[in-house]
Amino acid sequence: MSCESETIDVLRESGHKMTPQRMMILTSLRHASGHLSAADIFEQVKAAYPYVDISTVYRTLTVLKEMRLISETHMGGGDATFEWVASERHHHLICRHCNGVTLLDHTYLEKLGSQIEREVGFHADIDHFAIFGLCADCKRETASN
Amino acid sequence: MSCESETIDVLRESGHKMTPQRMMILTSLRHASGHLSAADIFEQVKAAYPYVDISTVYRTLTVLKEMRLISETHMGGGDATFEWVASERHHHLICRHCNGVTLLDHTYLEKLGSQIEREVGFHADIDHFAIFGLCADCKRETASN
DNA sequence: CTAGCTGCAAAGCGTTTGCACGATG
DNA sequence: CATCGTGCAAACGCTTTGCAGCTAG
Repeated sequence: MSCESETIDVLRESGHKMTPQRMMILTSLRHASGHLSAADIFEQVKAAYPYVDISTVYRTLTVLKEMRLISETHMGGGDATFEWVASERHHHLICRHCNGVTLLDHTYLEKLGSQIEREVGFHADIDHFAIFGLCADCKRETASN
Repeated sequence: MSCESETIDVLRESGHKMTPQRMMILTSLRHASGHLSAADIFEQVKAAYPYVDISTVYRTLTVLKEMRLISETHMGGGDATFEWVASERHHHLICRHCNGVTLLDHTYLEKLGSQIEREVGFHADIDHFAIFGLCADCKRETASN
């Protein structure tokens, strides 16, 4: 219950108020296994706090994003997904055939990030990436056609 | 005018009909310097063919996407962008501060793609990537604060 | 001729915003 | 008690869809 206290302090110090709704949204993001859409968060929060509004979720997400506590990713399917940044860095391999999501270790992208920074001077936010393609299973299946 | 003939054949052979609207959309994508939104294409086509509808643009883009003649990218700002796949492969570095777009050579990503394929078995569609971060200029500016 | 494409209009979806009330610090 | 956050509802922008008529092959 108090494992968010650090985050709360960060928010308070930057002049933000702490409300039950924000607590719930924070908890939802912290304890999520991975990427959540605004609607996912909304559902989770609503379960414990039925009167929340989806706009509150979006507004809170905007604040957290500005503070870089969470990251936003567009997984192709229209709606954006959000994820706690402090969590283990990893990336998503999304199969365009079966829509399955596999995790990719951060080490793969780490090199790329530093290489781009060194050679192009651009500092890439490689918090996490969504890479589309064909997973091993679907690749096999497609090849056999 | 006939530099699209190859593409037209591809479409025809897959059972699609060729209409003036599609021609215009194709031409727009072929001759574009880079990524275009559906609205961009709509504007361009409308200039020569005032009665086109935005839904026709979307429907044509869907067809072209299915045939993998074009690729779709979500550049963060809500609307999707499309690009001719056969063009020189490259990627976009998008600055989150000044919104500037820099091109990144494909070689940077090539290695990554083959590495993922080799080690994870996932075939990444690295047609082109949108990488967010801070460009050299804005990085300098931010650092001096 | 007939499958497929078009324009139109309307709906759908995720997201944002204006406003008055309520809660926080 | 001033400020900021909230819920509600309505608007928004991009994208999709149903439909009747038209057109390419």
